[in-house]
Amino acid sequence: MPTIEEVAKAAGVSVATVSRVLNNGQVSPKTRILVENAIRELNYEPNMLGRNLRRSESRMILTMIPNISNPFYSVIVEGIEDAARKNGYNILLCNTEADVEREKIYLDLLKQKLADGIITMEPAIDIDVLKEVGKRYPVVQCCEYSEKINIPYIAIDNVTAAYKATKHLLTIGHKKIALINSDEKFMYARQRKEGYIKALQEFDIPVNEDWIVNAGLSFESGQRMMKYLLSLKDKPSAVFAVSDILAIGALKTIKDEGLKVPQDIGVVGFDNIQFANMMNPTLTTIEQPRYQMGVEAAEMLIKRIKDKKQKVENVILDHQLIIRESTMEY
Amino acid sequence: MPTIEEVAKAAGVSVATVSRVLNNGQVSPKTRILVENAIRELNYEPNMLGRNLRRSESRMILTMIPNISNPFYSVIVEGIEDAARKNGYNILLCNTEADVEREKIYLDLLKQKLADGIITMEPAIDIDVLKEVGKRYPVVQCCEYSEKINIPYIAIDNVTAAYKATKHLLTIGHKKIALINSDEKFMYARQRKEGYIKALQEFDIPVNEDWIVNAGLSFESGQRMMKYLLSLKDKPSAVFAVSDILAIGALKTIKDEGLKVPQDIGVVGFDNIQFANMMNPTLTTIEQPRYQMGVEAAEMLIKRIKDKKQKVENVILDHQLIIRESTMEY
DNA sequence: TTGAAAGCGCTAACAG
DNA sequence: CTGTTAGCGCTTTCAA
Repeated sequence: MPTIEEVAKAAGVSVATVSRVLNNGQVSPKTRILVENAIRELNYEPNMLGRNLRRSESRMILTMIPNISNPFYSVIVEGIEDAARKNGYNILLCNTEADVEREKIYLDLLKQKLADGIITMEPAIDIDVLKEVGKRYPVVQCCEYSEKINIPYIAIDNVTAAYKATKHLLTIGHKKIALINSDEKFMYARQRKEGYIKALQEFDIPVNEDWIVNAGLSFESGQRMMKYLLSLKDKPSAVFAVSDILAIGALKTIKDEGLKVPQDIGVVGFDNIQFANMMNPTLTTIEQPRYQMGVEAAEMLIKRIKDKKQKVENVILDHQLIIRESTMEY
Repeated sequence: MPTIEEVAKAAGVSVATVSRVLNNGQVSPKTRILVENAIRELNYEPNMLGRNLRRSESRMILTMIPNISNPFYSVIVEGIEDAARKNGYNILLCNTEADVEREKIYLDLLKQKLADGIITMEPAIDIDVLKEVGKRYPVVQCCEYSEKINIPYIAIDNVTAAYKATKHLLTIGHKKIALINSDEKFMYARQRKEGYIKALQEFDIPVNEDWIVNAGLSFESGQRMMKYLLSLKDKPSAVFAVSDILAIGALKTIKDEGLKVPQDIGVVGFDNIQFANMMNPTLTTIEQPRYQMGVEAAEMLIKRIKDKKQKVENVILDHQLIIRESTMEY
């Protein structure tokens, strides 16, 4: 691999001039052509290791994904990657498995200068630690966020989204609606519960605590919670699950117990993952603009990397209720 | 951020000694403690930009994933990441979307020294180009591969796997078995077709070309192909699809047309993605040891990075037929 | 418009 | 066992 010096020699100029050509600096047209020819002939590509050290940047964005196998996140990552790449950044993939220790190791990459900033999706780490990291390095929260730590976020209005989902069930006649929520340590879980309650209240339906359950994030959790709900004496006639995966678990249990969706039980999910539309019946859900969220997160982070003193401005993107077979009027 | 020099000063030693401590070189216990204390007090972390330039390595593995939203790949990537991280490498995520231009940009990262090697999953690029890349840089093929280019690969025995899947259908009594294959430009597609034919021949069943269709890789392709198969005068009684996503598409069409699985039509997929077990009915499929494939690919690549003259040795991992509801005896 | 030269932070050869 | 020093490839003053 040729270095900048060899290019300079071949073109009969100094390395400074080659560098200027590389970075669109002030160079006379004639010299520029000379240098460009040399670059082409030697098939030269700048060594980023040298550039990065000199500039003291890595042009890497650390993307902390709780679980890369969760199809909810993959589309966000696509958006992040496309936006990053467009701005000359690469993505460092960090699958956290919601493990605090792993996250800590990843955060060290910032100190080691291997990443210029981070996008978090669902930090497992202590919120105060994250706050400290946010003071020293560019950080953006994507989807799940905390408002108290002065780190900008991209999200949707979870309260309204959950409100719409629940209201949809109410509108088609359901009065007994269960909520399969995830852990309420998550902001989004608290917000979605709030929206759910808001809708019930609007329809003068009392909240039945038996019908509000907290699950993990897995398919199996969804199954388990649904099994519990169906074991109740007073069974719900519909379920709103805060993720499609949970809803798909619920769907499976309902069918396994010989009941029919939507005739016996209506089901609404959340996220609109690809599989929501592959199920039988297809799943009514809330569409989150995941690709766009990724794009905005990356762009916001890059802005912050370039100008550390950027003011924190959060972004709330639109969501959408998508009605499918699992809540066809009954 | 303190540099190695500041640590040296604080510890009262030279930078070389600090470097030795950092890299487990020869240092007297006393000095080592001195240095370690200084490191701790200053909260020092080595700047990898400096180290990487000096060593002329990036400790990054470029992972070219055709489609990050395809759950088949995500588990492989988990394996790659874990194994890489264990060896001090990070993963550069590159979503190719099966786009040749994107792949080319990613390959440039090697020249730019931003990655030390590549793992390809399903290269869209011209095989000769890949061969050239393989001559100059460490490359490992994972899953889909070409044998002619002298680049090592990790894969399963696709012929035998497809043979087993088909034989299973034959064993439970099916005689009219369709094959929903993907594009035969892929080695694995040709191999799986071979296994399918081999099983039929073993049971003295003639191959019916009408029942062999080539689809894309999407759910929609699966639906479309199944629709075609059901439109035939002489319909198959079972389908072997070369991916779970295709099989899930087929499942959906079959149900939409009012038929039942497995009673009317048996379905076998391939890959054992998480969702195969969430469907209704659950999907019989071939399990590929995806995590392990990722681990082996990463380890093999790292070996090649460390010793460029490593001899090419391919790895074939075990697969397994997993029988579920979609082929319960009928 | 161009070149000379310093230096980013680190490692490793060499000398002691 | 430890220190001195060159230099990885690049960018960026500064001076011409």
